Amino acid sequence: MERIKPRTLSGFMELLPKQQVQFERMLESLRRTYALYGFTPLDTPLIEATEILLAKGGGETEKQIYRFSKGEADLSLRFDLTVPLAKYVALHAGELTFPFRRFQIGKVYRGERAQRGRFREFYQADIDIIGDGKLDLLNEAEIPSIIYRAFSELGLEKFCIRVNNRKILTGFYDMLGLNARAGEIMRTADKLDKIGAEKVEELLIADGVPLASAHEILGFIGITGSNEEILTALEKYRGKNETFDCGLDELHTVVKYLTAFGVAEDHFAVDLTIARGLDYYTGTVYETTMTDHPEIGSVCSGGRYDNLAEYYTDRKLPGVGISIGLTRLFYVLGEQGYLNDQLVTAPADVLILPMTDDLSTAISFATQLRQNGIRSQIYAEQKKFKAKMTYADKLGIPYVAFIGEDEITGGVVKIKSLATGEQVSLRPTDACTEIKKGLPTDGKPIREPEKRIEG
RNA sequence: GUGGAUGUAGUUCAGUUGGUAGAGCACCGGAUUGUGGUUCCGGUUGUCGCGGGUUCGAGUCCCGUCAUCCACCCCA
Repeated sequence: MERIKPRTLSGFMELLPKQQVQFERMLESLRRTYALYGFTPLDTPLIEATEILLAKGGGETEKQIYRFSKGEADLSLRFDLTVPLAKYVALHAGELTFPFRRFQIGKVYRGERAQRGRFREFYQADIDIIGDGKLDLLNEAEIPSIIYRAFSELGLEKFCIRVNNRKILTGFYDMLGLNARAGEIMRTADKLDKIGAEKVEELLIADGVPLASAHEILGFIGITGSNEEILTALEKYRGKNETFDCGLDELHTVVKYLTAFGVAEDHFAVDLTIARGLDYYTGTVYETTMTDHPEIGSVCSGGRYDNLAEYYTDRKLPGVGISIGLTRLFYVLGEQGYLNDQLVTAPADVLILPMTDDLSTAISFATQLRQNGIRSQIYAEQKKFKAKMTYADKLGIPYVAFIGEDEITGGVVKIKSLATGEQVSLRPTDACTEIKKGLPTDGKPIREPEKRIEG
């Protein structure tokens, strides 16, 4: 028979059991954190009608979306979780209670070239708060504080949530009379860290920005320092543009509230260069990077939008949200060696090895263990003893229970701890108690504790 | 979409100016049929990505093709 060579498509992540367990732990941690802030879970279809997903039309989305037809239907895989949310909210606006706080964790698809830290299928973990007509500025500070909490709960320390305000940028470019080209200029300005000030200036001038304006722009994006220092420096532009002034006030407030929410000063930074990929945002914008791996790019970004569902409804639904690129984050953590196999718990706590043909006693014991919340499995395969022990050893199962003729006759089970090699004969009930005592408690961090950096 | 690299065992890779394939790890068996990790002994891994060309002879050189990786674009 001609065999087909098994393969996994480029840009699609497929994990082995140990890593998958770590990934699942991340998902659980995020769900817990999100729920803690009053967000309700949401799931939407992976496939939507193309007209829904491309409502906004044009650009990168159209080039990268996975699109196909089934009969007459023109269908596409979702590109992000925000557009499906917009559709959902527009469709169910009458039945939802606002402000609507939802979280959603799911896979999204982008048909672009895969590379380091960039996938074609990846998980996003989104939270959004949608208001009906209005939405208070407080939410713009709360969202990044949730990210701070979520990352901290994951055991991460070396990250920075960078904050900016779109109104400051548009206001500023308006002052220079460059608002028509603001998007393009912002993308160039965003490369400051990567290519340096001189290159940015060259690019701006090559794009036809007047020399004087280019200088102004470099002076503006070159504003650095502590959050207070940046805010103070921005004050000198006040009074020239209404939008700018509004954005500056908002940024002041967001920074103030972020501190009140308990976000450590060194984990968020006002950064006037961030703007890319955020074209539908209208106010506060966020972008989170891993301090040790800035080249991988953003692992979490989002911001404030004034009208989420404008393509689907007349109802004005402002919102603020953020999306964690979970797959990328997991990839970065793996590269940094933060995912320690030692911390992965085995799929079971006890492996039961029946030594007799009749498995009844083993089955009863397994049931008893499970009723006591002890994860167990029976290994009944006709294999050599060595192979059975090796199985437990490879999976990291901490206890093996032997049930042979002697044990059945004596009404006991023989429990062996693989870590110490000790073994004792106990009555099944006592065995449950002893095993429970020896098991580690839940809630281990994803990261090795000793690798934590003092914050 | 643009540019640059790389495809050899399950995996990571070696393979000399061209002479019909090798190592570590993994896997399987044994030392050890009711006791794993360590050790020792033995064993199997293959369309050398695919197609064509040059040559007496190609894993090696040439052309094409596909795939993967890296960078750009863009993005989580």
